[in-house]
Amino acid sequence: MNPISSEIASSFRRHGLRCTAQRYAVFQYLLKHPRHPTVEEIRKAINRHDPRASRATVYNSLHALVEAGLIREVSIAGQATRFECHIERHHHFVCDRCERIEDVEWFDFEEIAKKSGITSHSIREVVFQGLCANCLSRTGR
Amino acid sequence: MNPISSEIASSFRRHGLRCTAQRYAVFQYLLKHPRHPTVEEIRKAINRHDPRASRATVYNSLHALVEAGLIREVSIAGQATRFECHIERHHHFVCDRCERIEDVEWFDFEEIAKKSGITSHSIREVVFQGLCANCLSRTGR
DNA sequence: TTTTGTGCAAAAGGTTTGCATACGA
DNA sequence: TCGTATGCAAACCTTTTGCACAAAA
Repeated sequence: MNPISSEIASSFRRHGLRCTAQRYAVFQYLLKHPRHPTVEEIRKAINRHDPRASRATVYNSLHALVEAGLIREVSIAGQATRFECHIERHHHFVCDRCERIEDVEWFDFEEIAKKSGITSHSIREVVFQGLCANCLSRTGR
Repeated sequence: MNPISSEIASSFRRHGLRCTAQRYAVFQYLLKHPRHPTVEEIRKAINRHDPRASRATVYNSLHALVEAGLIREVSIAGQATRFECHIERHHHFVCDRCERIEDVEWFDFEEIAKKSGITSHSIREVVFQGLCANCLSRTGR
């Protein structure tokens, strides 16, 4: 395992999280792999090195990090839950075909939404579903 | 069971679907309950009367009806899959707290989306996530 | 030393699958 | 009759839970 960054360790503590090797490995993995990995992807990856982490621990770690606001959960319908360390507000796009997930720059829907029957909601995130440019060009439609 | 509507029966046939009692019951239920029921809700409801349907059959029926374009699947992250017979294009809103799902009138995002880093996607649906008016007023935030 | 996290295995949903039987056309 | 749908039970996947043990502070 890499040496523990004291920055990360103290960031953990600042958020009331003990700095365990497993938790640290999970977070490190997310820092290095910003492509919305699933829980299994994370678990397999970190278990190629020390320390190893059980499934339950990976779930625990992820939830603790989400609670602390250090990472974000990306729940996509029909897919296993994914996680990212990109915590600024943003939206997501999911391709119906290849299931690729893309980050979409934040923009405010309130005004648009109001015109369309959503009244006074506080919108946390919007998920676009459709075909990505790749799949679109590959199929014509 | 209610008498079989020959309209529905012939609509099934027009779409290449045999008109089985179970399939019919599933479809009828969706017609009468437009509030995005889950598979279990549908199954329990139709099994209060004749004909009864097994879990597998309810899934089969729903998938066949979706294939045929007679109903729509509503996949919401973190929830069991739901179905509706409202097949015109529309969006959905999901409340983070009470999990209520609301239909949102269709509107075209392409223009808005382009400005925000989505390029040339064909958008099928947009899911808004946030707090519904109810939960918003109940909590202040 | 105290508290919190970890590992394991089992359980809990939701959904799919395989196969023998029943039923619609 | 032929081909497709149904029912059942088992399998599968993701996620949660309970509990004894280990590690952080």
